[in-house]
Amino acid sequence: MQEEIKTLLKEQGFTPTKKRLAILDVIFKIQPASVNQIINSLPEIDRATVYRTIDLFIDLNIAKKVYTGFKYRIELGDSFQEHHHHLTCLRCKTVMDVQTPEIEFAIDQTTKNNGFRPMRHDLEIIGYCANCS
Amino acid sequence: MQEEIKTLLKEQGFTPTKKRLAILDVIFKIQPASVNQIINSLPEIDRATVYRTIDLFIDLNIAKKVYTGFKYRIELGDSFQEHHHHLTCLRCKTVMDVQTPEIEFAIDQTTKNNGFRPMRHDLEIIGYCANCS
DNA sequence: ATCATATTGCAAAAGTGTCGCAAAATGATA
DNA sequence: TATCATTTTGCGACACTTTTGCAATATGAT
Repeated sequence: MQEEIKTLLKEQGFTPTKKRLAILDVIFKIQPASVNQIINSLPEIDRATVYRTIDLFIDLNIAKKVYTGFKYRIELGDSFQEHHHHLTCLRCKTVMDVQTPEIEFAIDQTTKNNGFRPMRHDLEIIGYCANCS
Repeated sequence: MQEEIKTLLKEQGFTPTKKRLAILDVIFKIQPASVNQIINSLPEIDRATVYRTIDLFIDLNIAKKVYTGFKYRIELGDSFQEHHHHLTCLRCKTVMDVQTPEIEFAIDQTTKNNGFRPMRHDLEIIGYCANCS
């Protein structure tokens, strides 16, 4: 997978530098990672570089921003992981991934009814997880 | 409707001041409004006041934050308008409201399957509207 | 090894949101 | 209406987040 992304970077004319791959590694590991989590995990990399790399990854659809609770985070793009949504617990702050074919289907219906061509979507569900209810 | 909110503020022990009502008016008109749109629409009101008022409105469920595209915006809470989601056009930036019973139903199903108790949710669909496709 | 280009760090600046405190506005009471 | 306690607001400072220009460094091609 990391290899695949390396290739994609090269194909698009960007160098898969050590720092870019290190940032990618953190995104793989933390999922979804806040910008600060990435910055703090990699003290040897300047914040400007982290921001620029995130922007690059988003442009290339390697990563995307999602809103869990009320801060955005970074996770892998849909080509590099199963598409899913988030259940965020207000109490323990855990973010659980869920796959929801019914929701995908419902979105298809709705957009078709409006002549809208969907490129992506983001669903965040906020509440209390089984343990914290 | 504005009257209803005035009453609600009083009941909760807050004064429905002119400035608070002016901010409410802007939220009514712009829907969903970015913080900067609100601040710029009301140059006579200090930024700190705008932020504090938005926080107050959110605490009282008069307003809520939603993410259209990649910045959050403020709109009326679910008690004061039909619950809906947004179709945001990447080209013309128009934000269209849609009501989607199927999606509400699908969310219910999904959360039940996970023992999750949903308090609110936010779905943003990004793509191209009928005119821009 | 050399060179043109891409990437990075650094420092400054812009943007966004929060806070303490003093001044002003409000509503209750007399 | 005048007084008073309380709430609301503006101001300024500050903290945090993100962007930018530029010089230094690293990279890949030759």
